[in-house]
Amino acid sequence: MSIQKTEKYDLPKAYEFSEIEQRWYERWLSEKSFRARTDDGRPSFSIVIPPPNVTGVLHIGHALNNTLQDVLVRYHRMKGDNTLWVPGTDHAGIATQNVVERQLAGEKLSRHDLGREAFIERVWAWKEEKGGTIINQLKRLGASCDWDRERFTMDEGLSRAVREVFVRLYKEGLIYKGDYIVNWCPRCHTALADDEVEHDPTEGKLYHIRYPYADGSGYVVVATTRPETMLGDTAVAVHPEDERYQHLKSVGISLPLTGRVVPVVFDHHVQREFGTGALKVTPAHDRDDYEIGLRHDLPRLKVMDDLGVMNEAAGVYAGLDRFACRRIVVADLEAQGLIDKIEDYQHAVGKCYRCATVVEPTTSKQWFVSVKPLAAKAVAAVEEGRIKLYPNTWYRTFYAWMENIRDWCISRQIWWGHRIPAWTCEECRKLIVEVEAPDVCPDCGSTRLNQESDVLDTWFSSALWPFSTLGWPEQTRELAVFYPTSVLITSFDILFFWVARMMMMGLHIMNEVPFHDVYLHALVRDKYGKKMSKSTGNVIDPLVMIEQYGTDAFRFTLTAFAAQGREIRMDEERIDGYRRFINKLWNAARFAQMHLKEADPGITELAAEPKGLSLAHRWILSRLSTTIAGVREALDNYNFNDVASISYQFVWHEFCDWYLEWIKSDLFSEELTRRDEAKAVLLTVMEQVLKLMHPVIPFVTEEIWSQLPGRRDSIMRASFPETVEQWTDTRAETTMNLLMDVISGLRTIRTEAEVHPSANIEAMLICPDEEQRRILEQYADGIRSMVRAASLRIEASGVVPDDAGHGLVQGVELVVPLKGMIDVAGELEKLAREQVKLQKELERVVGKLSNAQFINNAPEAVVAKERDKETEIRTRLAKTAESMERLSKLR
RNA sequence: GGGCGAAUAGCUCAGCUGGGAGAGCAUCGGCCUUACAAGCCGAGGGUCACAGGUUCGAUCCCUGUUUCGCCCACCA
Repeated sequence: MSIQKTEKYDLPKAYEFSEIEQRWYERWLSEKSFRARTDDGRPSFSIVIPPPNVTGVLHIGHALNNTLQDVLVRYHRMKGDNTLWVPGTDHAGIATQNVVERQLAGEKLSRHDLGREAFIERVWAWKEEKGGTIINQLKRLGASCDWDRERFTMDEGLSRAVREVFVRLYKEGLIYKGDYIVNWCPRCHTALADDEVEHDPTEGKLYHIRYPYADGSGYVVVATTRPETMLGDTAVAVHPEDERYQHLKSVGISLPLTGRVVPVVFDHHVQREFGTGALKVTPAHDRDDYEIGLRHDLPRLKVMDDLGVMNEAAGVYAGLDRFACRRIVVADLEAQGLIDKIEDYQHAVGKCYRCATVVEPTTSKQWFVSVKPLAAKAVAAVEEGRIKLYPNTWYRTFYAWMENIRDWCISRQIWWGHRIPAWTCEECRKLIVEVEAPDVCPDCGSTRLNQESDVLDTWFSSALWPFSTLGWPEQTRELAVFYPTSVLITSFDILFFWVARMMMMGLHIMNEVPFHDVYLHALVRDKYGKKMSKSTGNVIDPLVMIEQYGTDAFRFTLTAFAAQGREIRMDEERIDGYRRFINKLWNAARFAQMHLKEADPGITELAAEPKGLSLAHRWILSRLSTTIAGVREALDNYNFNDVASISYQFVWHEFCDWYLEWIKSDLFSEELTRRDEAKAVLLTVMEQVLKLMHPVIPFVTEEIWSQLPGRRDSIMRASFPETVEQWTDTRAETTMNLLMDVISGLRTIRTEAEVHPSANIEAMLICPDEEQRRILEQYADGIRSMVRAASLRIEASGVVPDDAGHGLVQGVELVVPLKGMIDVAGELEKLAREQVKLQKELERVVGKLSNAQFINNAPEAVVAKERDKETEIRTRLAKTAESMERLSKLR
């Protein structure tokens, strides 16, 4: 490869992405190209970003999520819609608090050393300093968010929205404070929602303990995995129809270690088959026991405090950590001979999704949202099609989940977050719930008011995101233009955490859906289908990929992988493959640029009405039109992978492989009109392709676009391609298909006979069909140059010489005389295989055609197709036999 | 236990409402042919998991089985 060649062109030989990406992104920013438009009369298109945690760093899931959003946003912006993409971050209560607490721990401090206010200041300081990481990383990805509208869930405006909603729901009776059993994380000091608890299968023990009857007449064996909770037992439960225990009706149980006497209750919840069929009941420390306790009016005895340490109610065990207590309780029971047996036991243990500490179910006062009435509105909106889910496999899951929904515990015992806007009057105990802090108690006038110390679940503010980011509760122009948003793009794992709650809040507060469509994309896994995790070491870091392969290649890969499935197996090799594609496009542009440099951009008008143009031009324009239609349809239906594959196929295998090769002779021609026509169509196709692909690969398309002839504004402001009716030309496509088949067929003959690629051949085409013959004659020069043929004879009939390479496409016989170059044995073998295949196929077709049922029931067109097939197979069989006969003579 | 999803070429995956199996990568052969060797031209490779059923016709619809994955609930 020579350096001299390169000098002829203005573009470097290989696409160098890093400088180009940086340069263009800065320019887009400085030109405010991402700014939302609110022109009257245009359709609007809006997306709110799923706000990443402010503590977050860009992982591959974000990369996928935001690439898909950017693809849609850029598409709609080019279509001329009023397009808005709102960026922002989530304050991520526990996660952020943990980060800062870790920082403090490094200074040997806890948050309690600082106190609440100082700690929160410290978190804000951290946010100002480090919180922007993921935003900058999104910029590397090319995200075209309207950055001037960046929001944070703890911003003043959004916090106001949170309080407004809280107060409204409270006053409507949809928020209440209640005693409830919650999942308590003793490390994070907070209650966790059910879906914040992860259940890992864990090896544990199942302890079978003897509970003596109060009258000393015997004992019943109960089984538990958490023996320390027995200190809080307030009953033993058995199934009402369990014959084994009918006699217990009048017997009390003397609880070991404490000597308390507890009753036996009869409850259908108890599984007779499990263990002994007797269940110890600890209403204060077990979800199911809590329910049993309610049904039988049992006392709730809390034996642990918020740190997981046994409290005074645990008597002599007070002050022990729950796990230490477990060991000692077991030892004590053993000493008294009350352990029946201890088994190894695998069970699911609930763990905190943030810190993996074993969760302790416990009772406490918490705030709740009554979600049933809200859920009903969401379900109705989905049922009525006001919100559509893509892929549609999610409907069932959605409905099932919404039916079983339980009240939402929204209070969290941490400091970082929206503090609950409720105050208790120290004098008269009145609970005051207001948007702004009250000065005095409205009932007694006392100024001794204490605000709730709990903050709200982070998802509470996220649920308001689609309207809080647009300025609610103010009635802003943004709300008027952009709410409801067009589509929400997110990962399916937060369908219920977040998506469903946005539906509820949007419908209830705004009286309108928050978005029309929900596109749920897959989870990205490694190439073996494993979850990516730091500990497994299989993480693919988007920023590393961007540096290695370029943002465009990376984005194209994510788009290509985004089929409507549930998982994506990311393989780095694919990224490299698409990097080559970007390079291919780049080189096609170099080639175009070499010819178009001096061209007047106005020449594209020649392509507007292609009737008079030569075949290849009409063909590529027709294919382009189909491609545009395909890409638009795919984009409109969120079939992102189709967007990628349709454009890939067109650019590489039609535009580059065939069109560019075919028009070289035109571009180098002495005839001015031939040259101009070629330039006109070449430029047209280049422009359309760049615009078509810009949403997916913004950088390379902008760079090439800027190099094309003429003074050019950013491609971002160019209009998205539309199909052009005049371009559709099925005749040109059929004709071109014939030529391509003939050319490929002749090339195959060359290759199989091992003719050197630079050697010329003589070729003959036997073509009985007059129309086809006319076409072949017309384009004989093109065929000759594409297959390196010194001569090309086209005949209506003829005899195939014995020592000729032979092929058959679309009824045309391809003949290449090859003296002594044919691998006779090899060819014969191949033909024999072919023959077997054809015969099998023929049998099938004939069988079908002789079936009266088929003839009568199948559509006309299908039957006709089968008939054609039969004729074709018979011809091919005959030609195969002829070829075999010919070759046999050469042996 | 309940629900959902997947099973198609060596690998990663497409295949819309049933009518002759596709792509990319990998493999094999040949080429520095004037945009691209990060390339070009060719080739091989699949009982569409298995068993039934519906149908003139099933990769596609139905039933069951197997394997894998996920979600929900957790029998203490």
